[in-house]
Amino acid sequence: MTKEEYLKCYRHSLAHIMAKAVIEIFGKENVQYSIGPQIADGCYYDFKLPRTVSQDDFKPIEDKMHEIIKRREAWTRKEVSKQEALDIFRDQKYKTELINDLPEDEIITVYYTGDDYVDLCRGPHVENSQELMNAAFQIKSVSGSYWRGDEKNDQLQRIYLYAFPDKKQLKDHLAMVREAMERDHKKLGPQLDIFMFNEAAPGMPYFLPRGLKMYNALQDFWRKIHDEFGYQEISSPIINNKTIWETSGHWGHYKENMFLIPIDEEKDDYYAMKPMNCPNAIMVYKRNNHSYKDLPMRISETTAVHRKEKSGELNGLFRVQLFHQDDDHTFLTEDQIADEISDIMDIAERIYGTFGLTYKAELSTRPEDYMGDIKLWDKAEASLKAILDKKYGEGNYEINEGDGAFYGPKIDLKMRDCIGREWQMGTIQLDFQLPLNFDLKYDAQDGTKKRPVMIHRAIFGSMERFIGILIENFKGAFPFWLSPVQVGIVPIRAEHKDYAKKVQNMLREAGVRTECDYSDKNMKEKIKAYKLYKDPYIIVLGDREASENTVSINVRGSNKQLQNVPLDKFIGMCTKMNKEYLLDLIQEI
RNA sequence: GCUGCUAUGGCUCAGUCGGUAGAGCGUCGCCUUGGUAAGGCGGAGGUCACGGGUUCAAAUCCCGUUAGCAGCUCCA
Repeated sequence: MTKEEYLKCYRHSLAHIMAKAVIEIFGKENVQYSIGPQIADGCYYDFKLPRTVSQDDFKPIEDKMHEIIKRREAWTRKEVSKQEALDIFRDQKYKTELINDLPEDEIITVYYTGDDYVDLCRGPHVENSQELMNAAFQIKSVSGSYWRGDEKNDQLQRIYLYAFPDKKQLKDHLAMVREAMERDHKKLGPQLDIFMFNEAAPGMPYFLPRGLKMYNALQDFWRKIHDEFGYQEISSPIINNKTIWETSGHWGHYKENMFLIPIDEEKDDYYAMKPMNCPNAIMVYKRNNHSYKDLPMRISETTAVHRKEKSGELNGLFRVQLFHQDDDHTFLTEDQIADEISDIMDIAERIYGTFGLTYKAELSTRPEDYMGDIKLWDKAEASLKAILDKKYGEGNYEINEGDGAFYGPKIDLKMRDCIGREWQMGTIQLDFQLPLNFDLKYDAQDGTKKRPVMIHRAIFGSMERFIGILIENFKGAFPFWLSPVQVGIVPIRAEHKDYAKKVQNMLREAGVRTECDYSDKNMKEKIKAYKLYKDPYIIVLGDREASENTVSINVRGSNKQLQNVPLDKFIGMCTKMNKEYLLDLIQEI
């Protein structure tokens, strides 16, 4: 057994111990236990219980688990027939349901922990509870979950357990969790005056002056790269009439998620806030005829989209009702798919690389309810595979069979941040369906009319979500080029205002974002305020600097001060970081 | 939408057994004229999220609504 397999086995076994503890505490007749898998940082178990479990229950459950482990009970694996299994679990609703779903002739395995607890399970498990003596665990939380993940089914109580092979690893993990909490963009964002929310528009972020500076810097960077790759940006209406949504299929399949605007309800006349940009990109494509020579035609836009979400689904900038995708719809011929996607991967690599984020690609293939010609699907999937094979080597990327959109296969780009968390950001989707719905055409070389293919793609995913991730990844201490305010200027005394004004103007001319505190507060207070904002550089200007035309720089993240730096040299440092999108602050002259 | 939890000055949080509110930070004023993360003194600022109910009396107890948080489900 590898180390990883052993860890899984540990955690899975602890899930059984937890179930046994819960049963002993609540009484066997009062507990319906369903499933208890191991997960990334431990395990959980779902129960139907006579009352709600609260934090006060955590300690007794943990104590009971320790007590059970100390009994050093043997674990025995038994193979039983389906009928025997049904008999063993005759009082257990969820187990019975699971067993009934198995084929008639299936050999079913059950595991006994001692002789009073049995669970339906494939295993493997420890052979004796004493193997778990050193395991470190702690109940993480309890929350609702649905039986078999379906919201129409019973709601169960899921008890999460952190579980690690020893105390040190548990402690390290808890420290990591604390670290992640400190990085929470929902806390840091408002603290740094980046964004806010208000009940007046739930799930719709207000970007504050500082936040919008960063937003614009991000968008400028994105535009520069996309311009290089031949993208053309448009801006289209954010509300459209019902007709276009009927043609696109959204009225039928996505209405629940759209904010509707009734114009004349009696005449069934509606507009809707757009949840996606595709139909409007198509309107632009259809404005005139296209030759094969025009393709690929890349129509991008980052205007606002609105999606109505169920109330509990909102989550800071990660899940909002108003957002801006860095969207593009590319119209192209089938022959162009491979090259185009390869280009998109290059763009993604450049963009993610600029933030120091690594990423991996995952391929999602034809789902059961696919639409269109299966040959086209095969071809599309083959070309996506070929691209990924070439880029990462065969077998070096994940394939999610049947996970594609109904209109085409897709590649998802997942990033990993600096504390190891994974985020799904970019997506590249091939679409054969919308060109059909909207009857798109181009003039082929042989003079016939042919149907183009569409690629939907986004690199950031949404500007809002990406900014949320950046806040957490950098803990609010952004690279210079991305910082809302790049230089905080602190004149020491009132008579230094003129020099400060001059410095601020020169920096502004050079495209550097500054703020200057001209009030007659103590300089220490001014420095403190800018440090709390995590401005990359704070420059202090007094007699010495004014007379010598220099600045003294306080560099973020260090106590180092760069004294008496010639002003033009400082401006040079700033423009270099802006121009080259440097990840790290220049710390030396 | 579901389960559980939460809502008190701009921010972070006290507020016991029901008896109509406190602190620190910030802000404002005055003093301090500063050399790299909190100088001193004083003032202002709250229908305790909103709407009902119980009670002689509600920030406090109950119900509802709204918003948020941890998950589930769904998703960029």
